Amino acid sequence: MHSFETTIGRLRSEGFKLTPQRLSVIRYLIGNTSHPTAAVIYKDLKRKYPSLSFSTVYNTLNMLEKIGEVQSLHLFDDFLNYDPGTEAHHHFVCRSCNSIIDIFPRDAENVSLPEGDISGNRIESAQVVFKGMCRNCL
Amino acid sequence: MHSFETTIGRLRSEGFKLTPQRLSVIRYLIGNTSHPTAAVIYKDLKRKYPSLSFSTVYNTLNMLEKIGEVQSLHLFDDFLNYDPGTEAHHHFVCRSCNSIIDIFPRDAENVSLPEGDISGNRIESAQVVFKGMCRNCL
DNA sequence: CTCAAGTCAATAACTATTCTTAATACCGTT
DNA sequence: AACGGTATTAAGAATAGTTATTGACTTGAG
Ligand SMILES: [Mn+2]
Ligand SMILES: [Mn+2]
Ligand SMILES: [Zn+2]
Ligand SMILES: [Zn+2]
Repeated sequence: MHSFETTIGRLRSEGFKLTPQRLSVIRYLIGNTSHPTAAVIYKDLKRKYPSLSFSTVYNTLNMLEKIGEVQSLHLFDDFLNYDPGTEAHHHFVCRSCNSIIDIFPRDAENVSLPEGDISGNRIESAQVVFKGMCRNCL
Repeated sequence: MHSFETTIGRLRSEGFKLTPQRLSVIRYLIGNTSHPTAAVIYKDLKRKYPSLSFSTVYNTLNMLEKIGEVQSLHLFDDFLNYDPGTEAHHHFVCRSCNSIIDIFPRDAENVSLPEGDISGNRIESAQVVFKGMCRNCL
């Protein structure tokens, strides 16, 4: 996710209206590294915006995903986690505390992935999911 | 997934009964590289076992996953794909035809992942999901 | 054979997400 | 500042894949 100004600029240029609900979700996500679910976002924002509805949270997240400002992650069985991280990175999932930890290329020099083709298939993106025990749970 | 004999031997030793339904699911999966969904497995087996129920397919798949004979993959939004592949491998997902292609280490010499720890977190498994256009769709 | 343990099929329940609808409010225009 | 067209909202219903429940049936050890 880009800066607040850049993001709302993109919304404006794409023809989306700047509603307080959307701005609150954007503010919530910028700089957030916790990979929150829609339910968590809703619960947290509900305190400040008591009239906020679940649908609006989902609508906003889907809109942000469509314009590439967030990505949804299928790391668990029953729900999605939302990630405002724009630069390509990987994830470590702790099987004990279920926390999701960003693994950026600079911290993962041992990770090397092919680019271009693999077995004749054209690669457009690649994501690594590590699973194990996080440093806190060890 | 191991051989038919090995797999049913494991079921027996774990105390599970060998029912025709379970055996049919096992036979269906052995050697199957198509990553079928529960719905597809049900539809295909229903022809031979008209009384088969959806729950039995799910129950059997969950049992096989619990004893490590299959793994479920969360590659799409709305359903799981089941993979009888036991050895560690990766997947390529085509965004055009949605096919899931196995990427085995021997075919992916450019894929190199760390083992042991990463940023202090202990790695127990790692999976790569490539997305793009498969060789058929290109 | 007996009977407890396990399994079956049918279907109800569950839950994260999406859809529907009437009311609201953003924002370009006046 | 007020207007008005229309995108957006809130609330709740609907959806769909998966899981849980139920009561009848099957298995197999003793
Ligand atoms: Mn992330
Ligand atoms: Mn596979
Ligand atoms: Zn942990
Ligand atoms: Zn394809």
